[in-house]
Amino acid sequence: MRRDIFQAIADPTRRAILLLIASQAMTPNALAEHFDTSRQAVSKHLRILAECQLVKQKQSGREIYYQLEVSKMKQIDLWLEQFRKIWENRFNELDNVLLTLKNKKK
Amino acid sequence: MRRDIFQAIADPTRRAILLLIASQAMTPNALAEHFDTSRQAVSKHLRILAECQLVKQKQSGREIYYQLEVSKMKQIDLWLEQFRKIWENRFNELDNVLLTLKNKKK
DNA sequence: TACATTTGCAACCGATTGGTTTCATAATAA
DNA sequence: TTATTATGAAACCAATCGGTTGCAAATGTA
Repeated sequence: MRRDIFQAIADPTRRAILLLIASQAMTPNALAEHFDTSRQAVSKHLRILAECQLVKQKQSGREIYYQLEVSKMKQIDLWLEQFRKIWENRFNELDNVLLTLKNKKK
Repeated sequence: MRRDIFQAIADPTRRAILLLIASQAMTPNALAEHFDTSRQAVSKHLRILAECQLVKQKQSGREIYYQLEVSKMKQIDLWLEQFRKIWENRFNELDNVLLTLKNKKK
């Protein structure tokens, strides 16, 4: 299976599921009502999301509530952070160039 | 084809490419040296990244330099922003509950 | 107990994915 | 000119994806 968060959020249905359960936990049945696909298809998506720990399950009788795992979502943010750092450095280098030019003027 | 950024960053090779060209533009040949796959495979990845405008090309003679399109990367950040807002609201609601409890004490 | 509900799993299927090899084109070098 | 280099496109292939249907297990209700 070998799934990771980036593969998990690649599918639009899974992104929609994450958004739905972000504000409150939901059951697979309740989630399936929001999509054109079958309940089983939604169940499969939930399995993938659970595999990479983007969601956690809470059993309540025969119902299972799926909830967003916020900490895992932040892992995507962490990946983006790499790029932010590079952009900042790029701007810093630009600053240095500008400073050098400024000093040469004197 | 119908590709979007989330599908684009789902592949680990493509994420590595983005990271490599984040600091400086690179040619397909130079990029391919960093991977175990063929140059053509890297070329295919670049095509996908270009299709969803995550990279832009700069021709220089017979070489083509691929460069990261920063603005497009921020679109991923924008998607994450939705979740940040929901989390903030959740905390605000918790604040309200705590405030209500506090006021009831008086 | 008998029945309905909620859920996950397995088997299957067509479409897509990421890789390969081969070929064509354009720019540079000899 | 001729050869070399850099690149993209096309054809093909095994593996994976996202969907379906059917079934089994567990819980709740009559």
